This record gives sequence, structure tokens and C-alpha cells, in this order.
Amino acid sequence: MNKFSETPGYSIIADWMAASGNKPFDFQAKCWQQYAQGYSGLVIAPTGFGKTFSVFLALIIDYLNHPGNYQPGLKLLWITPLRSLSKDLARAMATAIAEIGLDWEVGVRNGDTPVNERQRQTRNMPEVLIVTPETLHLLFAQKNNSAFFKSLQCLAVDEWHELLGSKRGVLTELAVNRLLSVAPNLRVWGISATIGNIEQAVDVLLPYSRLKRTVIYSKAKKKIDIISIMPDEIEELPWAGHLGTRLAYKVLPIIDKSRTTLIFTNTRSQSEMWYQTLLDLSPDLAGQIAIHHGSVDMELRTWIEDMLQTGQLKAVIATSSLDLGVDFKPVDTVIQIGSPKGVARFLQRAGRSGHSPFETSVIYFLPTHSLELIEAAALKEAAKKQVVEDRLPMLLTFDVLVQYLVTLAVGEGFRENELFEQVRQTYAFSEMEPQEWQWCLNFITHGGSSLDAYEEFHKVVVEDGLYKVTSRRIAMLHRMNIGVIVSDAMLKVKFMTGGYIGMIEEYFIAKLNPGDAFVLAGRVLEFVMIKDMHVLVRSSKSKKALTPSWLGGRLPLSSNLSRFLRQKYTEASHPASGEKELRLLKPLFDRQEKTSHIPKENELLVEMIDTREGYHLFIYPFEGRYIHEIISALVAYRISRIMPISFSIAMNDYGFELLSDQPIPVTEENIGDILSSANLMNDIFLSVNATEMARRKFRDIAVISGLVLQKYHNQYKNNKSLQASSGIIFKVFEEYDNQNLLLRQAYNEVFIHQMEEPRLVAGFERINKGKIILKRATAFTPLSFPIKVDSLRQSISSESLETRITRMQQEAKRSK
DNA sequence: GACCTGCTGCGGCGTG
Repeated sequence: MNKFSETPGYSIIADWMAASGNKPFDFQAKCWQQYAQGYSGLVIAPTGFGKTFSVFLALIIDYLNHPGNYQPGLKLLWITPLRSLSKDLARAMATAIAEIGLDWEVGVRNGDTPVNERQRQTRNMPEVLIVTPETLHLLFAQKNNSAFFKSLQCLAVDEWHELLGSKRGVLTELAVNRLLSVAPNLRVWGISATIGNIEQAVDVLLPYSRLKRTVIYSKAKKKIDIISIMPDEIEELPWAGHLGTRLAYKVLPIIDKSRTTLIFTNTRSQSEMWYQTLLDLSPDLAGQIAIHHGSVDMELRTWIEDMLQTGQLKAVIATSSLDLGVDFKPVDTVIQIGSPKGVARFLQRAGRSGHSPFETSVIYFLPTHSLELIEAAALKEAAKKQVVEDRLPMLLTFDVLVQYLVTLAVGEGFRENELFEQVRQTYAFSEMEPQEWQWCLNFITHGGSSLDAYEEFHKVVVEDGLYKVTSRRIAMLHRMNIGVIVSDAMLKVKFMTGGYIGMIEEYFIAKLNPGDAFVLAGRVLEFVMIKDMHVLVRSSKSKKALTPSWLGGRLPLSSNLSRFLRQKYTEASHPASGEKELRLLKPLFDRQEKTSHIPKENELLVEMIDTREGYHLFIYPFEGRYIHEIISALVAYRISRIMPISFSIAMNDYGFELLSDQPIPVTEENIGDILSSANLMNDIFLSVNATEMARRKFRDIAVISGLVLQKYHNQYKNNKSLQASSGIIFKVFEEYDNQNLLLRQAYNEVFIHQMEEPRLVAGFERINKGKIILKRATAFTPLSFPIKVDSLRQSISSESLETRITRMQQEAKRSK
């Protein structure tokens, strides 16, 4: 192999890159070399370093070197998780191709592609096609689709880290699997940001021994400046809370001195409140700031993105909706309000500023309550050490597999044994048993054992060993429901005069009367009426307006960040000289130490506090609220075994509270047993309502597997009936078909993703190896106070021992 | 001493 810079084609590319102001990085050159030798692989580099072009150009050079290896038709298939990335990418690729002097066409195909363009592509595929995982599966549902892919040379999976941890990742795994079987010369390249489990990320994308595999890292590092926004006095920060608007006045000068600022909040309603707060503080920002979140109308969001791109906005307040996507060159400053809950997310957001490789990204962290200052210190430490979270792949997601099987049956059909061998090569289904495969086949042909009587679940028929969908109606309905994203019930908000503003939850609007005012996308709106599933509004001048809340997912504290957090608590008693965050918190720490104790890394703090309200037990594992939900139920259960007692339970990311009106029988002697890891999973199963948790998980599974159709042609089906019908099916399966794979999957998802069993077990191991410190106090401590505040908002009552025992007996009976 | 919250992402058909 000659030196890469001597290969034909290289100079064309190098010239082209130089002309566009880019110089090739080492990792790009390496990527080109490996590609030329026939490798597949994963490219890892920070954003802004031209990862995308490393793969694209590798293909182009290979073509320039060996045009004879290529057939007419589709050569590069590009998978991106976001539609919004496609257009700009296509334009950039088309420009490069034109300048290099090729007559290739670059096409985009996704939900936005007009019908005539689709038809044109179907007749004559472009050389390069940019798709989403969903659209690719839609292509698999077309007749003779393998003809599209026969000539394919390269499959690129962009932003692989984004897809990896979700069912969209499984869709992608299956797509890679199928394309490898259709396109003999295929090379598969993933493109990813840094994540904790890179090795696994390669295994998931490329579990194929017949491929030559490599991983290419960029040596280039992105420089990041993290600056905490400090109150002048610690008293200025509340002990509890999440909004952080008290420090808003400190944000104004930052916006002022920056060209363009992105302000990230954790929730949609928080972004609405910050927008109003900033305008109240500085009315001349009107027209120069905007809101961007998932419930703002798409058109409005696109407009805001355009304004960002051209530098016409001073600041945008956003949620994760701007984590990814096109890069906004004018952005030079990022502000994170409140805990980002994970290191990766924080660094990702930091990277939205100072986008070019040689600029430094600047991110400000604004704490919303005093203890969050410790998180600032933890984030700095984690960023310095570059310890980012893992993205764990999903395994044995039978709902996705079943959907895929029907997709293939709608398309060209499949043969049983051949496909079994093939699918088992994917990472997600490598552990699938033959009887599980048989179950899936039976499910798509007969609806499984409990739904056999219903024709609508006999989707696939077998003709001469070929599994096919013959009904046009079923094929149509299936195509309309391909994908793994299940949405919530929302209503569109629209001006009386026309023009969409965004989306709102049904339950929020139900609380409003005509004439009431609320804010959305930063506008004050007057509710007029609901018509045809639309909320009609007009502009309002009202000073008092409600801020909507949306029922979104919660971002739990990552175990990665909680580790650094515990470390910082250990350092808290002797703040290192450089850490101003910890120094400022000194009075608070002193108070905590005086009234109770500051937990060190190897300690677990338990506080027992008696107040007028009752008897409180606080425990601080620092494992995030999902885990605390489980541990608190477990602890409540184990205490109630000592003595019948019922609790109200509250929690946050740092710890949880059990509150009772009778003295809690916890002592130095028995606390070890209460927190013991002996019989852990068994006790957990008895203490939490796993059935209810599984029922909620089953809602998505029912939709993805096609048991419940999210969309009908000419028929509106809202999500309430969706919930109802998936609930009924769940009940039927529980009673008559408890070996149902989809039902089992719901429970698995609860244990692995909600309870995070591995993290839970690790957490208990840590507790059991360390020291439990039990302290009694007469007033709330700085650590307990935020949880107390949380419990005022909502209290979850634990079941009485009696009802629990009844349920345990019933469950024991059923499992016999 | 003091608060009130929960992210993102995708996708199509009819008929003559």
C-alpha cells in the first residue's frame, strides 16, 4: 500500500478541502486509508472536526481510485437520526461532488420528502441517499426493494451514540443486518461522539466476523471552559428549588457581552418562565430572544434556527431540542440552568458554542439551589477526566423484531430459517432462542395463543415457505405505523386567525376556562375554545398568565455524575483551595456537619428527624430518583416487616424520605439489615408494584409490535383509547398468556431500564461495603430540606401491610 | 432557612 497522500484522488480531495478552508485531520486520513483497505468501523471525534466528511470522502476517493468496482445506482446510504440534519448535509455533499467533478446525485428521503420526489427516487435511485432509520424500514416494506441496495458500497450510521441506547438503535441494527445480506461489497461505518462504552458501541453496530473492523479516534481534543455563576452570598441561593430565576440578573451581562447565547433548561415550562423573567428584567431584549423546545411548532422552530444561523438572535432558551442538529456558528456562549444530570449531556451542550475545532467552548453553569454548586464542582472534575456516560444497547426487544418481520413480509417476504440465522447475528438478538423465534412467527401469523380468534392479528401468511402479507389493508396500516417512537396525547395550539404556535397537553387545557391566559413559545395567549382537536387562542395582553406543564420524561442523575458528586462531598469538609464552589458552600456544610453529618464517599447517611409533622427518615444514596424510588419502597417494605407502619414517600436525585405519624423502628442495630443486599431482588419485587410499572411499559410495546395501531387512515385515534386498549391487552396477557414474550419484555424493561437492576445491585454493594451513619436531628438539615419541599408537592402513600400481604398471596397463587 | 417541574426523536395512505 502506498502512502495515502500518494493515492490517486487524494490531491483532488486535499485541494478541495483546502479551498473550503479545512485541512485534513490525522483521523480523517486514517479513515480514508482504512476504508481503502476494505475496513468497516467506527469514527470517533468531537463535533466540528469533520467526522462526517471523513467517511464521505473515503468513499469518493475509493471511487476515484477504483471506478471499475462500482456499479450504477445507489452507492452511499447515510443514516441520520434527525431529519433536520439531512438538507444541509445533502447540500454540502452535493457541492463537494460537483467541485470534484462527479455527476453523482445526492438525495434525501424521509417523512418530509414529497411524493413525486419519492417516485422519482424509486425509478432511479441517486448515488447518495440520506435517510432516517424509520424511512429505511419503510423502504424495506416496498416491493423489490433489494434492487435499490444491490450496488451499495458504503453504509454510514451518523450520530450512532444517539441511536445506540434506544429502540431506534435496534431498528438500525436490523437495517445493517439486512443490507449486509443484500449488498455483497458493503462497508459499514459508524460515526459517534465520545461515550463511555466505545468498544461495545462497535460490537453492537458491527457484530459480524466476516467484516474487517476498526475504530478510529481523533487525537484532537475540544477545549472547554466551565464557569459557575456564583451568587455574591450563599444566602442568595435557596436551599431548594429548580427554577434558578433568582440569579437571572447575573445572566444578563453574559448575554450582553456574547455574540449569541444558548440557554439550556431541563424542562419546557422552565424555558417559558426564563423567557418571561429575562424580558421582565431587560425589556429591550424583546425581539432578540426566543424559545425553542419540543412543543413549539415546527415552523416556528425552523424559523428560530434560521435566525440563530444568521446571528439575528441574541439568545435562545432551549431544552434538549437544541442538543443536536445543525451547528449555529454565531453561538459563542452556552448557559446551563440547573443540573444537566449527566456529564455527556453537559459536554454536548458546551460543544454547541465555539464550534470550530480550534475555538474553546464556553459553558456557564447556573445553580438553582445551593447544593447544586457541588454538582458544578463535580461536573468540572468529570469533564477534566473526560469520564462520560455509557449508552447501553437494548436487547431482545421482541416488539421491534415483530415489527421488522411484518415489514419484511409486506416487502419481499422472508423465509423462516434463513432469516433466523441472519437476525441472530445482530447484537440485540444474538441470545434469541429458537422457541422465541417460533413465538414471533406464530404471533405475526396467528396473533399468538390468546388472540388467535381475531382475524386482524393474522397479518402474515405463509405461501410455499415464504412469509408474506397479502392483504393490502394490513400492508397499508403497517406502513403507516412503522417506527418505535410512541407519542403522548397533545393538542395543537392555533390562532383564531390561523397560524400554529405549538402543542399542549390535554389535561392542562382541561383546567382552563375560556378567557384564561397562558404562555406558549414565549407568547401570552388567551384560551378561546377547543375545536376539532385544536386549541384556538388569540393574543392576550394579560399580565397574569399560567405556564403550561407537560408530562415529559424525567432525567435522572447519571451514575457517572453521582460518583463525582459523592467524591465532592468527601472533599467538602476540606475544600481544596481552587474550588470556589465548595468554599462558598462552607457555611452550609458547617451547618450540615453540626446538625448531622456530611457523608463521605464510603458512607451512607441516614437521618432521623422528628418534627411536628411526624417522624421522618431520610437516606442519601445519591443514585438518582429512579433508583431512589425503588430503594425507598424496599426500605419501607422491610421496616413494615418489623412493625406494621405506613409511610409517605418523597425523593429527589440525592436521597429520599419516609414519613410516618408513628415512631419509625429504625436503630443502629437494625439499619444494616434494612439496607442489606441479601434477598435484594426478591424483596424489591415484593415491595414495588412491578405489575403497574410493566403495564406502563407495555403501552409502547403494544404500539411498536402492532397490537395497537397509533394511526389509522381517515380515522382519528387519540392516545387515551390507545392507553385503554393496550391496558386491556395487558390484562388479557397477564391472565391467559403469561408466557407471552411481549409481556415478558415489559417486565424486563422495568427491571433493566427503570429499576436499572445492575446499578441498583452495584449501589447496594457499595452501601454494604461502606459505613452507614445514623444521625438524629430535631430540625431539617440542608440535605433533607429539598426533599421535604418535594414531598409537600406530592406524596406517594405506601400500601398498608395488610393490602400488601393480600397482593403477595395473590401473586404467589398466580405464579403457581 | 423555603419551594411548587420534569427531554428528545419518526412516520403514510387512498384511486384510476
